[in-house]
Amino acid sequence: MATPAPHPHPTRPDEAEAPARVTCGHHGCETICADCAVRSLSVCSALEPGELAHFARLSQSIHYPARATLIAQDEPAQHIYNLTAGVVRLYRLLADGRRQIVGFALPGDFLGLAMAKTNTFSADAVGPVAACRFTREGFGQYLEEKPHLLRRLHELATHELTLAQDQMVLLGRRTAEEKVAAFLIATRDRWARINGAHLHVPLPMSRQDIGDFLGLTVETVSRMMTRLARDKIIVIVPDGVRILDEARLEALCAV
Amino acid sequence: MATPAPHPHPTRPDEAEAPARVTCGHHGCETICADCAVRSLSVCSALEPGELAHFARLSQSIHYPARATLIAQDEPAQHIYNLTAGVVRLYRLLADGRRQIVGFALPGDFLGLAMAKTNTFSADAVGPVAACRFTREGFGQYLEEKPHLLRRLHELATHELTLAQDQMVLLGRRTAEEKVAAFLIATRDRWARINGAHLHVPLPMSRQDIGDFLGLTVETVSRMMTRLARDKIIVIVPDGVRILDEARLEALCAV
DNA sequence: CCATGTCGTTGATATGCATCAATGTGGGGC
DNA sequence: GCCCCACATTGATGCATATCAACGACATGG
Repeated sequence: MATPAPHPHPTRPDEAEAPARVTCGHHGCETICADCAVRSLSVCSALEPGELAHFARLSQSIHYPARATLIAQDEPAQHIYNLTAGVVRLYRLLADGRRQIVGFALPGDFLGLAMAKTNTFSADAVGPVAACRFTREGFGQYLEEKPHLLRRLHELATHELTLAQDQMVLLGRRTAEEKVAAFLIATRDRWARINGAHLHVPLPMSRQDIGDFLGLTVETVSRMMTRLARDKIIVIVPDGVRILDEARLEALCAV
Repeated sequence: MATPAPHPHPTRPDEAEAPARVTCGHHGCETICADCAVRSLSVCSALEPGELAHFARLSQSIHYPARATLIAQDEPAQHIYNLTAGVVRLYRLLADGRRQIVGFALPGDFLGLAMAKTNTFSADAVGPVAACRFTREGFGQYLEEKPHLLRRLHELATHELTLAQDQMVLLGRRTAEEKVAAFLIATRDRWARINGAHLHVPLPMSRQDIGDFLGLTVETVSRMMTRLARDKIIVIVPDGVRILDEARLEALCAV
């Protein structure tokens, strides 16, 4: 291996971080939570309506353009995020530029579960993204007084841990075709929680991103996708795939 | 791939679970925590001496022989464990027998962080093992009244999550040699927290286990070990390795 | 004491995926 | 409307690791 770096380390976050558009400041936006589409899926579901107002006042609703950096590995963790729209890729880089994407965050997902002082991964926007942003201290202080919020956070963390174990099985013990099939099924299921069940699976991330998530090269991802399409299991459509034969796709996952 | 099953699914846990030797029941063993070698490393470090007595009364000190099953995947989670001696392998099996070890638990490690009703992995003893065992309800009830214990649990869970991400990078983006080198360094560091720093790295698990952890075959693990030994970076000793050249071994990890 | 089984190592060969290279394709800017 | 560039696809080839096979070391039990 020792690939010629396809993923150069990004510039320092203060430069790389695109100008974020803040649509709503610390005050006067509490009501926005009331019609938040992902509230029931996110941390916020642990809070009473009364608490939610106070909680919302701790956050900023903020928008990022595609490719913006939300979190930079090894930098001090200043903010934590509750994603409300768009997709974020979480990844680690090796010194020589090899990249492993450790997860894709979808609307409702929480970034910064660890509440650690230093980020253990980088995160940037796949497309335009909206989020509720908290300062780490602000959130941390609120957390002190709300054990049920901590419980919810722990619930999310252990769920992440289970997903991480799934991913270890995938990376260590599955073939390329199984990896791609499992990725499509898992992605379908994650979107289903947000948008309801559909045969159309949105894939806003690039083939390179998918490869770096599955431990494959772009070419192999592409080949496996075309193979699935040739076998009439999926159709490749703009920005995603449509599943034609759920049963066969699930069978390929080799659970 | 589609390997002929090297890891047949184990028999039902009630059969497979070896007769556990309970050295101390629910009462009269509180003082044992006082001289527990791993207390400072484990969950228990979150508890005051006064609390510890009550906490200890919830647990049994229990011993398992090699190969005993502590946790069976997809079965109801009855117990959680605080490992005090020995090594436990945590793993998932695919239907065709492929196995991925998702972690090795060392003394001081906690099994059952998720507090979930159903186990998401299996766990069995690599060699003889000792643990403090709690019922899930008992521990869960105690947890209700002790937010700082929950905080500690969350801390451990997010630490596990970071380790899981490390492992994803390893499985997805490292070569066989880098995998083995990184495994040896990581294992050395984990033992160092328990026993202090040594150049001798105990490896009680088999080559097969190491392979199933690193996403490699036994043969490849063996070959990489001999290569490291040939290059005078390590010496293979009974039940482990001795590191001769820490600098070169660390360099091979390709952080 | 030897028979037996498990584990680790080593060698020969096969293969799945990476690598290298070329071509197609769609979107954004001017 | 057209150029440009990033992205996706496809094909040819190579290599890292899996697979298949054999053997030695060691422990266990009759």
